[in-house]
Amino acid sequence: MHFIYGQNQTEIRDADFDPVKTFECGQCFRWNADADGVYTGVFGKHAARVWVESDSVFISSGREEFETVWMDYFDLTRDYSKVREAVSIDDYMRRASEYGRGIRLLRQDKWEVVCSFIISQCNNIPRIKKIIEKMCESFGEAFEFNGKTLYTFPSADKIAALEPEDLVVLRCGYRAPYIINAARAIADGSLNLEALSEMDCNAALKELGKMSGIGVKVANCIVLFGFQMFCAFPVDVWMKRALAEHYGKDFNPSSVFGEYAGFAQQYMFYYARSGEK
DNA sequence: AAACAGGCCTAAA
DNA sequence: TTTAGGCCTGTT
Repeated sequence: MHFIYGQNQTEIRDADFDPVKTFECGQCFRWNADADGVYTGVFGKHAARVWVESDSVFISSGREEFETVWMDYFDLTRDYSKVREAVSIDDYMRRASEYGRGIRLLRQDKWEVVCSFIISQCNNIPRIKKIIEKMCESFGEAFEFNGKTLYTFPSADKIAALEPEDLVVLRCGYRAPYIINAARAIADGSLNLEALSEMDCNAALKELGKMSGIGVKVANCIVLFGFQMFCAFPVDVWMKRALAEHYGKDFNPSSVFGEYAGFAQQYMFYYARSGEK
């Protein structure tokens, strides 16, 4: 992989980065494609467009922002061919990881991940995205990007000052108090995401599990997508089906995949959802 | 119309 | 420790 810097864009050659798979594999909710397949997304106070052109991935960002923000966000320093090799423990995982070639696990904002996956419970992707966008429009900060108005993800402090009734506009139902509760814990310091992300995986999972509205599955998503803890292995209904079919009931991901369990989960999940066997 | 969707909580065995 | 039912809402 190497980078070619322009004034307002960066070209990534030999990227091992497929934007469609990366944005549609279920890890994130705020990247949306326009009619030409160009994705626009927001991370913190930054926004970018991402597209593919003649075998290269392009990001609408000059060198400085690319090197300080997007390089890290897109996990571009990791060698994913080694990851795929490590998780290819058998024929099934070889197919799954090949199918998911180009997926990169994003280094997302921790609070946004907490909030997003609380919302995700017993919910479908279109609705999750709708709720999150409404939340950003209602409580985030507006800014202009490429002729469009975009919104930042609202801070925990901002949400902490609200009451559950204030979230009625989001149509997120019973998840509203979970969101407020998590925001307040972060705002008052009783839940320190930075500190959690420095702990070992099991300790972080345990702490997150104390929060109301965060169970085993959501906690695993948070440490994987928010903290880059790859021992995590979120198991939802799709994963249950895939595991039952290929590995049986008492399956221990960390003993099988070790420090690559989180990547293995993502390949398996994406493959299972595709309907391939 | 009734069930279901990328779970979690609580009550009850 | 495991299991059933309810939960907001939107979609089929």
